[in-house]
Amino acid sequence: MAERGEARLPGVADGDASIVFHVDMDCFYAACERRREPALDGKPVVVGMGYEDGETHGAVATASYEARSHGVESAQPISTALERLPRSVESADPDEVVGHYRPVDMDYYQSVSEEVRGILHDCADVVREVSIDEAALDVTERTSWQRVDGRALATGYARHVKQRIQREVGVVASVGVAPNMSAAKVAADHEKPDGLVPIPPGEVADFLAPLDVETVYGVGPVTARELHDMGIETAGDLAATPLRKLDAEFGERGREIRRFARGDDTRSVTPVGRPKSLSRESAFTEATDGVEAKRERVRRLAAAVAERAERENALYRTIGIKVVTPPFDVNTRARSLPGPVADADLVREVALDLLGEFREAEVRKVGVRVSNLSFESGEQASLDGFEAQGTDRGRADGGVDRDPATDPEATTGTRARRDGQTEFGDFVRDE
DNA sequence: TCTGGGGTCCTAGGACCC
DNA sequence: TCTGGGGTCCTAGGACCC
Repeated sequence: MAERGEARLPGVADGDASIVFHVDMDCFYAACERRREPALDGKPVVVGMGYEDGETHGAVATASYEARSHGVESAQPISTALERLPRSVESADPDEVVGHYRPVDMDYYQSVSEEVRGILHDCADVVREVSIDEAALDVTERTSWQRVDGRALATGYARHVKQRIQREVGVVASVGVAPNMSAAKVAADHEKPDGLVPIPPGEVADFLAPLDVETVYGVGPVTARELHDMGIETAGDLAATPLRKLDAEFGERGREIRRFARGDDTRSVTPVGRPKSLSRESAFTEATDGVEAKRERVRRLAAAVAERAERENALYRTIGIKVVTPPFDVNTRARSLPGPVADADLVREVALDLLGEFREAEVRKVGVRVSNLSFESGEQASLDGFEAQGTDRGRADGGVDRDPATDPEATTGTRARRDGQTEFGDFVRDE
């Protein structure tokens, strides 16, 4: 370690700038399918769900570049994909270009991801796993911005990481190298697939300047449109926009995207912690107002969420639902409990109760979510111990056994119990 | 883009507390 | 009772990311 410190040559230009790699696996799901089925190499591969056995809805999760050249895109309805790229088995003409459609197999992709993860942790001191196919690495202590023959050592180190992933796991990654996370992310996206793009410190703003403003991390479709309306087209435009102008429109977020556009991002690479919420959602084939259809779907999702929470050893204190009504209005409702629980029946009953408000509504999609999570390493015994502290009976009565359709008092009851719990019961009367 | 599923963070208002 | 000010928790919605 001491050697590394010396190797970084304090005093050399840029020597104190951080070095962040953003590693982004190319078409990851498709790459995984190819890994276990090499015959798919070079062919159009589409990974998605919903195209099998009578299912008509669903979306493309990942399309290989060959498939993309036929107009297949991720998040596209599977029906559109099938129109543009017929499925291999359905094609009579052997010369016709056909797509190879595979169902999503998350367990397998997860296992491949873990192999990659092993390499990343091997190569970096801090790894932030952004998703199953992306990660940010802080390699400041492992390499240097110093140039040899005009090339930063960090770039060579990134190439090493890339090659290890390809050789040892058999999937291809694009890597961005930059002094901070947001710039490294942009760099990784800049030359996909199989890219390796370094942006040395001091050059970030110039690199970003000509790029479309939506390239800037944190600028989504909504903000991009507003920026365009203000005449801001590129990252350079955004970087040069007076703060006041952005402040009025976007507040603190405006300041942040402006900093990113300037290459100014002081966030440090930190590992992701425990999840903050767990949810499951599901869309109806077409919007429905069927009461039982909605309730049945919510029951299913509630069970799935509760099971997942149990698997992850998570307790939750808040249970909520999401109801999407046409055209695409997202409604959320949630109720907090006096204390953390792990109780599938309670998730179901609270979710159904919250759903009551949307009894009449036309609904295209519903979701169930638990949040306010806590993770107890303790056994069931400690849970029992908690409940023995005096809230269990009241909660069970209010939440589980009542007719869910007629229990508007549940929230009030919860609050009252919380007050009781805090021992301020007589305070209330003090006035 | 007629819109699948799983997340995070931020904001804003209301209730309640001191 | 109309009035101050600070703080927390909760719910709901919005934007963004993968």
